[in-house]
Amino acid sequence: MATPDALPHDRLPPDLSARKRLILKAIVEAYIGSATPVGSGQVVREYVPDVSSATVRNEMVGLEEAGLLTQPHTSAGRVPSEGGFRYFVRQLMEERALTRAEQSTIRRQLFAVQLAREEWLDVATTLLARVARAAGIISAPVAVQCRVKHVELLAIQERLGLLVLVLQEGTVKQQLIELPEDTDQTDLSAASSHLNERIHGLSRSELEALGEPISDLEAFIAARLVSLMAQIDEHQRKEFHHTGLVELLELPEFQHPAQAQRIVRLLEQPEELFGLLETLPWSEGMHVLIGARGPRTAILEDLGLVVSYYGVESVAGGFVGVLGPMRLPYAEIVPVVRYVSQVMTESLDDLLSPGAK
Amino acid sequence: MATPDALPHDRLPPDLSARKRLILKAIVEAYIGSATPVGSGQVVREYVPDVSSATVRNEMVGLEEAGLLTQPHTSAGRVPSEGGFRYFVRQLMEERALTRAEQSTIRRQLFAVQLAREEWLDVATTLLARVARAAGIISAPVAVQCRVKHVELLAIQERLGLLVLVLQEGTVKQQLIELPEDTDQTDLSAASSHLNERIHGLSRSELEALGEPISDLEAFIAARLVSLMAQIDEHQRKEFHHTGLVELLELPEFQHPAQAQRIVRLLEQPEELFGLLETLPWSEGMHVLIGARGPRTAILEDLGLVVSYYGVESVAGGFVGVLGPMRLPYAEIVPVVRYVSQVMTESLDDLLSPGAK
DNA sequence: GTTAGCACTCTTGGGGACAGAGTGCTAAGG
DNA sequence: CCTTAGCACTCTGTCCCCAAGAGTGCTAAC
Repeated sequence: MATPDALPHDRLPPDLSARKRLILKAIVEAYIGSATPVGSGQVVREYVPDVSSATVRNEMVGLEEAGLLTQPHTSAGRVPSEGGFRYFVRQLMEERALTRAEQSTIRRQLFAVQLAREEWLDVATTLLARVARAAGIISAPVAVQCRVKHVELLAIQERLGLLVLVLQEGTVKQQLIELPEDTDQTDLSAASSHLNERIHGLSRSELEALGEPISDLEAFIAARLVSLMAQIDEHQRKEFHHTGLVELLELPEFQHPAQAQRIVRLLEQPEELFGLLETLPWSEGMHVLIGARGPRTAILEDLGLVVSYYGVESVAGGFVGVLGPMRLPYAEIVPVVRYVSQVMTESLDDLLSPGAK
Repeated sequence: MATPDALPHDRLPPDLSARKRLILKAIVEAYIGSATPVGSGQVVREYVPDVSSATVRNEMVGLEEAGLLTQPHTSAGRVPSEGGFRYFVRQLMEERALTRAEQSTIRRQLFAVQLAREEWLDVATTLLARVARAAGIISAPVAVQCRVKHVELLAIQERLGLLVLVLQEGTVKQQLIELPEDTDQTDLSAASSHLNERIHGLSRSELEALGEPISDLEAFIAARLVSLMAQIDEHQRKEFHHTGLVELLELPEFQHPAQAQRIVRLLEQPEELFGLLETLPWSEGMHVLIGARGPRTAILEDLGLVVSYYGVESVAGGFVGVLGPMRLPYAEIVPVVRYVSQVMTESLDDLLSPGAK
């Protein structure tokens, strides 16, 4: 279900006559295609041939009063306002259903079993960027509570070891650690195999509370594990991928350097975006955010964002979607984001499910 | 040693009088600072107060004839040409030596032992971007011949396993694999521990040529390992990080959208850059490439690139450096790139050295 | 060889004219 | 009462001109 905005007390969408709706839809679609103000003439020519341009103009006055259209200046065509886009997404847009072929392409790409996690994320953003002529964005699946699956210890040099930690969501992380003196591979193997028996499935806090570790070495390793898990937490929470920046910068709305800088900053330094995404209610699944609306969405001024949560709430998940100019082809994008997030959820589910062993 | 360009038969730098050199140096430095054409008045005021502007103008005519300066139009100041920058880097620039404090900061950051490889790379680019007011770039350390250090196998679900491969350079890579029927963790553990004994230190081709594997499962796993190593090869060869794009886009030379797009494409789709870097003779260490010069460097038109190889040639290494407008602060950058690459080499060396097991 | 002086060139920014696009209004028509 | 043809109006974008400013190249004097 697409909820156009997350803020409470959305002004109720004004009631519009069928013809006003038709004209608004035409203007939004034309503008999405061209990024150019749409005049009454164009609407008649391309969308509503059975009325005159004067009639369209009269209707447009009404739409402008309702706050759905704007005029850049007295004598340019109309441009949909933020409100106009929101109305379009909520009431007018006809989502283009994915064909079987498209579904199976997406499914095949995301289920390719040999993908490393990072590539999996990039496949998703690339898919999205392609349909959206905008940037595909994704955050890494963050486990709410990450749990140990397996630990491995390797001696690399005297006093230098490599700690490899596999988490249940499939994340693997390695870290070099300094070892106590006189530790060799045999000690490490013994310690890790003994530890593995006891820590399988534990979360970080459970690991911290772990009772009687047998040897000093094991205690030492457990401590390093805790810190590594904290680090993974920290790192994953920040992991973010995007694709399609180059294509984005070719769009007319980003020809002005200030706008280009703004979107590049948003993608390359995504902390602000994260701040916004974290406030969205996950339960609703899809979100379509259009333009700035209140201080939190200020960063989205003139931009459009279609995102969905993927994964299993309160277990592990992240966000996937599209960021671009306000005039995104929402009717194309919304179904794709929805489907991609759904397939990613399935895929993640498979990995996390207690299934067999 | 900074070799300004890799192409053979560099035109010999013209012999210049001491005063011409002084004036050229002044113009290049002023231009690096301001991105604005430098007039004779400014040179006198800020750099060579003991001659008149007319004298400077006379000298500038000579420098222009030598191909070291350009005039954007009859009545603007002079701008260094590509050749002027190259001459500056090779003959005039005084490298700013790093202070002890700077050295130890760099060293500390790059030697922080708990860094994952990816973070290690990002630390380097961030360091460089900061001094260079340009983009820090780096390619992942690619092992010429990557060798197995350790293999781990985990049962995730029925028929689904996780293969974790640790390479000698410290790379860790995981892959989901489909398992033959009726394989459980016990089988996997047995197979991996047996395999580990036999494949430690082997390269991909040696692994392929591996003789008599005992069980079918082991043969199957070995095959997956070979394909995973091929994939790592492929992936690492393409891994590329950069930092500082936002700051780059604020510079005056990238205010024109076409220029901005060009540099973004270069950084976000670095295949072309890789193509260029691969042709550089590694043995020379540092390279300073300025502007387009022949078809291969066409992508560098109006740009400056300072790169160094890091790592151990014919074992494992990559490139690290700075990409930005032609007017880079070379005197600052060159020593930093050199030092960073040196420290990274040391760090990689530590990891690869047979040291003490 | 150096420099003061000066005419010259070229860019930049402001102001006015003009064509083009699209509107808003009015009045006529269904 | 809704629709539409007609038309005046407004605003943008472009071109051109002009003046100011910056920096040069040249010449002649030191």
